[in-house]
Amino acid sequence: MNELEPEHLKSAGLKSTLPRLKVLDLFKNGQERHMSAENVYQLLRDSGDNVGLATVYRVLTQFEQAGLLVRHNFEGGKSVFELNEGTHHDHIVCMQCGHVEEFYDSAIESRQKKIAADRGFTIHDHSLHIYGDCTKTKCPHRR
Amino acid sequence: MNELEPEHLKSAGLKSTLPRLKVLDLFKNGQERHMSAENVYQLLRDSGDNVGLATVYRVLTQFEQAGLLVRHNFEGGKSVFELNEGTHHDHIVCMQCGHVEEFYDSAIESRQKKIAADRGFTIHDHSLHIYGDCTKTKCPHRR
DNA sequence: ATGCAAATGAGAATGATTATCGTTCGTGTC
DNA sequence: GACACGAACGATAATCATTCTCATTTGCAT
Repeated sequence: MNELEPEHLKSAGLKSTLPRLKVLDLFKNGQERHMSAENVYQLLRDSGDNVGLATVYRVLTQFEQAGLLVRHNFEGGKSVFELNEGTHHDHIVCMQCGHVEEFYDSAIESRQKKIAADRGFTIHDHSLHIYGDCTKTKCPHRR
Repeated sequence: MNELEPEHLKSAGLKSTLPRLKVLDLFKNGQERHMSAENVYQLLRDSGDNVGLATVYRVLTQFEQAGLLVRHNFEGGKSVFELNEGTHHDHIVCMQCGHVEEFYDSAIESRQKKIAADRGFTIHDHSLHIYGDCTKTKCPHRR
Protein backbone atom coordinates (compact mmCIF):
# COMPACT_ATOMS: atom_id res chain seq x y z
CA MET A 1 0.00 0.00 0.00
CA ASN A 2 1.38 3.39 -0.96
CA GLU A 3 1.58 6.30 1.40
CA LEU A 4 -1.64 8.24 1.69
CA GLU A 5 -1.98 11.97 1.25
CA PRO A 6 -4.45 13.68 3.56
CA GLU A 7 -3.25 17.15 2.54
CA HIS A 8 -5.06 16.91 -0.78
CA LEU A 9 -8.32 16.24 1.00
CA LYS A 10 -7.85 18.90 3.63
CA SER A 11 -7.01 21.55 1.07
CA ALA A 12 -10.17 20.58 -0.77
CA GLY A 13 -12.19 21.14 2.39
CA LEU A 14 -12.90 17.45 2.91
CA LYS A 15 -12.34 15.44 6.05
CA SER A 16 -9.58 12.91 5.72
CA THR A 17 -11.41 9.61 6.03
CA LEU A 18 -10.24 6.13 5.16
CA PRO A 19 -12.50 5.53 2.13
CA ARG A 20 -11.58 8.90 0.65
CA LEU A 21 -7.89 8.25 1.03
CA LYS A 22 -8.25 4.83 -0.57
CA VAL A 23 -10.10 6.19 -3.57
CA LEU A 24 -7.68 9.05 -4.06
CA ASP A 25 -4.75 6.66 -3.79
CA LEU A 26 -6.29 4.46 -6.47
CA PHE A 27 -6.40 7.35 -8.89
CA LYS A 28 -2.93 8.62 -8.01
CA ASN A 29 -1.08 5.31 -7.82
CA GLY A 30 -3.35 2.77 -9.53
CA GLN A 31 -3.03 1.09 -12.90
CA GLU A 32 -6.02 2.64 -14.60
CA ARG A 33 -6.30 6.29 -15.40
CA HIS A 34 -10.02 6.20 -16.29
CA MET A 35 -12.35 4.43 -13.88
CA SER A 36 -16.10 4.10 -13.29
CA ALA A 37 -17.65 3.86 -9.84
CA GLU A 38 -18.00 0.12 -10.32
CA ASN A 39 -14.31 -0.19 -11.30
CA VAL A 40 -13.24 1.65 -8.17
CA TYR A 41 -15.57 -0.41 -6.01
CA GLN A 42 -14.24 -3.70 -7.35
CA LEU A 43 -10.61 -2.69 -7.06
CA LEU A 44 -11.05 -1.66 -3.44
CA ARG A 45 -12.89 -4.89 -2.73
CA ASP A 46 -10.16 -6.92 -4.40
CA SER A 47 -7.54 -5.30 -2.19
CA GLY A 48 -9.52 -6.36 0.87
CA ASP A 49 -11.09 -3.04 1.78
CA ASN A 50 -14.66 -3.07 3.01
CA VAL A 51 -16.15 -0.01 1.32
CA GLY A 52 -19.75 0.45 0.31
CA LEU A 53 -20.74 1.13 -3.27
CA ALA A 54 -22.79 4.09 -2.09
CA THR A 55 -19.70 5.56 -0.49
CA VAL A 56 -17.76 5.18 -3.71
CA TYR A 57 -20.43 7.13 -5.58
CA ARG A 58 -20.53 9.79 -2.87
CA VAL A 59 -16.78 10.18 -2.79
CA LEU A 60 -16.41 10.35 -6.55
CA THR A 61 -19.04 13.09 -6.74
CA GLN A 62 -17.41 15.02 -3.91
CA PHE A 63 -14.01 14.75 -5.55
CA GLU A 64 -15.48 15.98 -8.79
CA GLN A 65 -17.03 18.98 -7.03
CA ALA A 66 -13.77 19.62 -5.20
CA GLY A 67 -11.95 19.63 -8.51
CA LEU A 68 -9.81 16.60 -7.71
CA LEU A 69 -11.41 14.45 -10.39
CA VAL A 70 -13.04 15.09 -13.74
CA ARG A 71 -16.17 13.21 -14.78
CA HIS A 72 -16.75 12.03 -18.33
CA ASN A 73 -20.00 10.72 -19.77
CA PHE A 74 -18.88 8.42 -22.55
CA GLU A 75 -21.38 6.32 -24.44
CA GLY A 76 -22.54 3.28 -22.54
CA GLY A 77 -24.39 4.93 -19.71
CA LYS A 78 -21.80 4.94 -16.97
CA SER A 79 -19.72 7.89 -15.78
CA VAL A 80 -15.95 7.59 -15.92
CA PHE A 81 -13.59 9.60 -13.73
CA GLU A 82 -9.95 10.59 -14.01
CA LEU A 83 -7.51 12.61 -11.95
CA ASN A 84 -7.72 16.32 -12.63
CA GLU A 85 -4.21 17.42 -13.46
CA GLY A 86 -5.20 20.85 -14.61
CA THR A 87 -4.46 20.19 -18.23
CA HIS A 88 -7.71 20.06 -20.17
CA HIS A 89 -7.92 17.42 -22.86
CA ASP A 90 -10.49 15.56 -24.89
CA HIS A 91 -10.86 11.85 -25.55
CA ILE A 92 -10.83 9.37 -28.38
CA VAL A 93 -12.39 6.05 -27.40
CA CYS A 94 -12.07 2.69 -29.14
CA MET A 95 -15.49 1.11 -29.47
CA GLN A 96 -14.03 -2.37 -29.82
CA CYS A 97 -11.81 -2.58 -26.78
CA GLY A 98 -12.72 0.45 -24.68
CA HIS A 99 -9.19 1.84 -24.87
CA VAL A 100 -9.10 5.60 -24.24
CA GLU A 101 -6.53 8.06 -25.53
CA GLU A 102 -6.34 11.71 -24.67
CA PHE A 103 -5.61 14.64 -26.93
CA TYR A 104 -5.52 18.39 -26.86
CA ASP A 105 -5.88 20.59 -29.91
CA SER A 106 -5.59 24.32 -29.48
CA ALA A 107 -7.20 25.00 -32.84
CA ILE A 108 -10.33 23.15 -31.75
CA GLU A 109 -10.33 24.87 -28.38
CA SER A 110 -10.18 28.35 -29.85
CA ARG A 111 -12.84 27.59 -32.46
CA GLN A 112 -15.13 26.51 -29.64
CA LYS A 113 -14.58 29.75 -27.78
CA LYS A 114 -15.39 31.70 -30.88
CA ILE A 115 -18.53 29.70 -31.60
CA ALA A 116 -19.84 30.25 -28.07
CA ALA A 117 -19.00 33.93 -28.13
CA ASP A 118 -20.72 34.45 -31.49
CA ARG A 119 -23.92 33.04 -29.99
CA GLY A 120 -23.76 34.96 -26.73
CA PHE A 121 -22.96 31.92 -24.61
CA THR A 122 -20.67 31.84 -21.60
CA ILE A 123 -18.91 28.47 -21.70
CA HIS A 124 -19.08 26.43 -18.52
CA ASP A 125 -17.74 23.24 -19.92
CA HIS A 126 -17.53 21.22 -23.05
CA SER A 127 -17.00 17.63 -24.06
CA LEU A 128 -15.56 16.26 -27.24
CA HIS A 129 -15.49 12.52 -27.70
CA ILE A 130 -14.38 10.76 -30.84
CA TYR A 131 -15.58 7.17 -31.11
CA GLY A 132 -13.88 4.75 -33.46
CA ASP A 133 -11.80 1.61 -33.88
CA CYS A 134 -8.13 1.41 -33.02
CA THR A 135 -8.02 -2.04 -34.63
CA LYS A 136 -5.06 -1.40 -36.89
CA THR A 137 -2.43 -1.02 -34.26
CA LYS A 138 -3.22 -1.82 -30.68
CA CYS A 139 -6.59 -3.43 -30.14
CA PRO A 140 -5.60 -6.35 -27.88
CA HIS A 141 -7.05 -4.31 -24.98
CA ARG A 142 -10.13 -6.39 -24.28
CA ARG A 143 -13.28 -4.79 -22.97
CA MET B 1 -53.30 15.88 -37.79
CA ASN B 2 -50.90 16.31 -40.68
CA GLU B 3 -50.65 13.87 -43.54
CA LEU B 4 -48.48 10.88 -42.79
CA GLU B 5 -45.60 9.65 -44.91
CA PRO B 6 -45.26 5.90 -45.13
CA GLU B 7 -42.69 6.17 -47.94
CA HIS B 8 -40.01 7.23 -45.51
CA LEU B 9 -40.56 4.11 -43.45
CA LYS B 10 -40.77 1.77 -46.42
CA SER B 11 -37.60 3.10 -47.94
CA ALA B 12 -35.92 2.51 -44.58
CA GLY B 13 -37.05 -1.11 -44.65
CA LEU B 14 -39.58 -0.63 -41.86
CA LYS B 15 -43.22 -1.63 -41.91
CA SER B 16 -45.54 1.34 -41.93
CA THR B 17 -47.30 1.04 -38.58
CA LEU B 18 -49.35 3.59 -36.73
CA PRO B 19 -46.93 4.26 -33.84
CA ARG B 20 -44.04 4.68 -36.24
CA LEU B 21 -45.95 7.14 -38.38
CA LYS B 22 -46.97 9.14 -35.32
CA VAL B 23 -43.43 9.39 -34.02
CA LEU B 24 -42.03 10.37 -37.40
CA ASP B 25 -44.75 12.97 -37.81
CA LEU B 26 -43.85 14.46 -34.46
CA PHE B 27 -40.27 14.99 -35.53
CA LYS B 28 -41.20 16.30 -38.96
CA ASN B 29 -44.08 18.56 -38.03
CA GLY B 30 -43.85 19.03 -34.27
CA GLN B 31 -42.74 22.04 -32.26
CA GLU B 32 -39.58 20.61 -30.76
CA ARG B 33 -36.57 19.66 -32.77
CA HIS B 34 -34.79 17.78 -29.95
CA MET B 35 -36.84 15.25 -27.99
CA SER B 36 -36.22 12.48 -25.47
CA ALA B 37 -38.21 9.25 -25.38
CA GLU B 38 -40.20 10.62 -22.48
CA ASN B 39 -40.95 13.85 -24.40
CA VAL B 40 -42.23 11.88 -27.38
CA TYR B 41 -44.29 9.60 -25.16
CA GLN B 42 -45.95 12.51 -23.37
CA LEU B 43 -46.69 14.43 -26.56
CA LEU B 44 -48.33 11.39 -28.14
CA ARG B 45 -50.32 10.80 -24.97
CA ASP B 46 -51.41 14.42 -24.88
CA SER B 47 -52.71 14.18 -28.42
CA GLY B 48 -54.84 11.21 -27.39
CA ASP B 49 -52.76 8.42 -28.90
CA ASN B 50 -52.44 5.21 -26.93
CA VAL B 51 -48.80 4.26 -27.44
CA GLY B 52 -46.65 2.37 -25.00
CA LEU B 53 -43.43 3.81 -23.65
CA ALA B 54 -41.62 0.64 -24.66
CA THR B 55 -42.78 1.16 -28.23
CA VAL B 56 -41.48 4.70 -28.24
CA TYR B 57 -38.06 3.47 -27.14
CA ARG B 58 -38.12 0.70 -29.75
CA VAL B 59 -39.16 3.02 -32.53
CA LEU B 60 -36.60 5.68 -31.67
CA THR B 61 -33.82 3.10 -31.70
CA GLN B 62 -35.03 1.67 -34.99
CA PHE B 63 -35.20 5.11 -36.53
CA GLU B 64 -31.72 5.82 -35.34
CA GLN B 65 -30.44 2.60 -36.90
CA ALA B 66 -32.33 3.37 -40.09
CA GLY B 67 -30.67 6.76 -40.23
CA LEU B 68 -33.91 8.72 -39.88
CA LEU B 69 -32.96 10.15 -36.48
CA VAL B 70 -29.72 11.01 -34.75
CA ARG B 71 -29.21 10.24 -31.05
CA HIS B 72 -27.39 12.61 -28.71
CA ASN B 73 -26.24 11.86 -25.18
CA PHE B 74 -26.24 15.22 -23.48
CA GLU B 75 -25.50 15.54 -19.80
CA GLY B 76 -28.40 14.54 -17.60
CA GLY B 77 -28.59 10.86 -18.41
CA LYS B 78 -31.31 10.78 -21.05
CA SER B 79 -30.87 10.35 -24.78
CA VAL B 80 -32.20 13.08 -27.05
CA PHE B 81 -33.14 12.55 -30.69
CA GLU B 82 -33.49 14.82 -33.67
CA LEU B 83 -34.39 14.42 -37.32
CA ASN B 84 -31.42 13.44 -39.46
CA GLU B 85 -31.28 15.95 -42.26
CA GLY B 86 -27.95 14.79 -43.53
CA THR B 87 -26.08 17.83 -42.37
CA HIS B 88 -23.83 16.93 -39.48
CA HIS B 89 -23.63 19.49 -36.73
CA ASP B 90 -22.66 19.77 -33.08
CA HIS B 91 -24.53 21.36 -30.18
CA ILE B 92 -24.22 24.15 -27.68
CA VAL B 93 -26.59 23.71 -24.74
CA CYS B 94 -27.68 26.31 -22.19
CA MET B 95 -27.43 24.85 -18.71
CA GLN B 96 -29.91 27.36 -17.31
CA CYS B 97 -32.83 26.90 -19.64
CA GLY B 98 -32.01 23.81 -21.69
CA HIS B 99 -32.08 25.73 -24.95
CA VAL B 100 -30.07 23.99 -27.70
CA GLU B 101 -28.38 25.60 -30.67
CA GLU B 102 -26.62 23.83 -33.48
CA PHE B 103 -23.38 24.67 -35.17
CA TYR B 104 -21.00 23.29 -37.73
CA ASP B 105 -17.35 24.22 -37.96
CA SER B 106 -15.30 22.72 -40.75
CA ALA B 107 -12.03 23.60 -39.03
CA ILE B 108 -13.02 21.52 -36.01
CA GLU B 109 -14.20 18.67 -38.19
CA SER B 110 -10.97 18.44 -40.10
CA ARG B 111 -8.85 18.67 -36.96
CA GLN B 112 -10.78 15.73 -35.56
CA LYS B 113 -10.12 13.66 -38.64
CA LYS B 114 -6.44 14.43 -38.39
CA ILE B 115 -6.27 13.59 -34.69
CA ALA B 116 -7.94 10.23 -35.25
CA ALA B 117 -5.74 9.43 -38.22
CA ASP B 118 -2.57 10.31 -36.34
CA ARG B 119 -3.51 7.79 -33.67
CA GLY B 120 -4.52 5.03 -36.05
CA PHE B 121 -8.22 5.28 -35.29
CA THR B 122 -11.03 4.83 -37.78
CA ILE B 123 -13.73 7.29 -36.76
CA HIS B 124 -17.22 5.85 -36.31
CA ASP B 125 -18.75 8.84 -34.69
CA HIS B 126 -18.01 11.81 -32.53
CA SER B 127 -19.84 14.15 -30.26
CA LEU B 128 -19.00 17.70 -29.34
CA HIS B 129 -21.17 19.45 -26.79
CA ILE B 130 -20.51 22.88 -25.40
CA TYR B 131 -22.32 23.62 -22.13
CA GLY B 132 -22.81 27.16 -20.97
CA ASP B 133 -25.22 29.97 -20.19
CA CYS B 134 -27.09 31.90 -22.82
CA THR B 135 -28.26 34.35 -20.15
CA LYS B 136 -27.24 37.52 -21.92
CA THR B 137 -29.65 37.37 -24.78
CA LYS B 138 -32.38 34.79 -24.81
CA CYS B 139 -32.75 32.83 -21.60
CA PRO B 140 -36.50 33.05 -21.11
CA HIS B 141 -36.67 29.47 -22.45
CA ARG B 142 -37.53 27.71 -19.22
CA ARG B 143 -36.44 24.16 -18.56
C1' DA C 1 -61.35 -12.33 -46.51
C1' DT C 2 -57.44 -15.18 -44.13
C1' DG C 3 -53.16 -16.23 -41.88
C1' DC C 4 -48.85 -15.48 -40.07
C1' DA C 5 -44.96 -13.12 -38.79
C1' DA C 6 -43.86 -8.77 -37.10
C1' DA C 7 -45.16 -5.07 -34.03
C1' DT C 8 -47.46 -3.45 -30.03
C1' DG C 9 -48.67 -2.39 -25.03
C1' DA C 10 -48.48 -3.42 -20.18
C1' DG C 11 -45.72 -4.37 -16.89
C1' DA C 12 -41.66 -6.85 -15.03
C1' DA C 13 -36.66 -6.71 -15.09
C1' DT C 14 -32.26 -4.48 -15.40
C1' DG C 15 -28.32 -1.39 -14.65
C1' DA C 16 -26.58 2.84 -12.90
C1' DT C 17 -27.10 6.05 -9.51
C1' DT C 18 -29.16 8.36 -5.39
C1' DA C 19 -31.68 8.56 -0.91
C1' DT C 20 -32.53 6.70 3.72
C1' DC C 21 -31.17 5.45 8.18
C1' DG C 22 -29.05 3.43 12.06
C1' DT C 23 -24.11 2.88 13.26
C1' DT C 24 -19.22 4.29 13.25
C1' DC C 25 -15.44 7.47 12.82
C1' DG C 26 -12.64 11.99 12.73
C1' DT C 27 -11.56 15.93 15.05
C1' DG C 28 -11.78 19.72 18.24
C1' DT C 29 -12.13 20.25 23.39
C1' DC C 30 -10.96 19.29 28.14
C1' DG D 1 -5.61 10.53 26.13
C1' DA D 2 -10.87 10.36 26.97
C1' DC D 3 -15.50 12.66 25.28
C1' DA D 4 -18.95 14.48 22.43
C1' DC D 5 -21.01 15.72 18.39
C1' DG D 6 -21.71 16.04 13.84
C1' DA D 7 -19.99 14.24 9.55
C1' DA D 8 -19.25 10.10 7.03
C1' DC D 9 -20.06 5.27 6.41
C1' DG D 10 -22.24 0.69 4.84
C1' DA D 11 -26.24 -1.79 3.78
C1' DT D 12 -30.14 -1.62 1.50
C1' DA D 13 -34.29 0.42 -0.43
C1' DA D 14 -35.74 3.64 -3.87
C1' DT D 15 -35.45 6.01 -8.29
C1' DC D 16 -34.75 6.85 -13.16
C1' DA D 17 -33.94 5.66 -17.83
C1' DT D 18 -34.05 1.93 -20.61
C1' DT D 19 -34.71 -2.93 -22.11
C1' DC D 20 -36.98 -7.39 -21.94
C1' DT D 21 -41.00 -10.65 -21.82
C1' DC D 22 -45.07 -12.22 -23.48
C1' DA D 23 -49.82 -12.38 -24.60
C1' DT D 24 -52.56 -9.75 -27.95
C1' DT D 25 -53.11 -7.03 -32.10
C1' DT D 26 -51.99 -5.43 -36.67
C1' DG D 27 -49.86 -4.87 -41.42
C1' DC D 28 -49.55 -6.95 -45.48
C1' DA D 29 -49.08 -10.68 -48.86
C1' DT D 30 -52.00 -14.35 -50.51
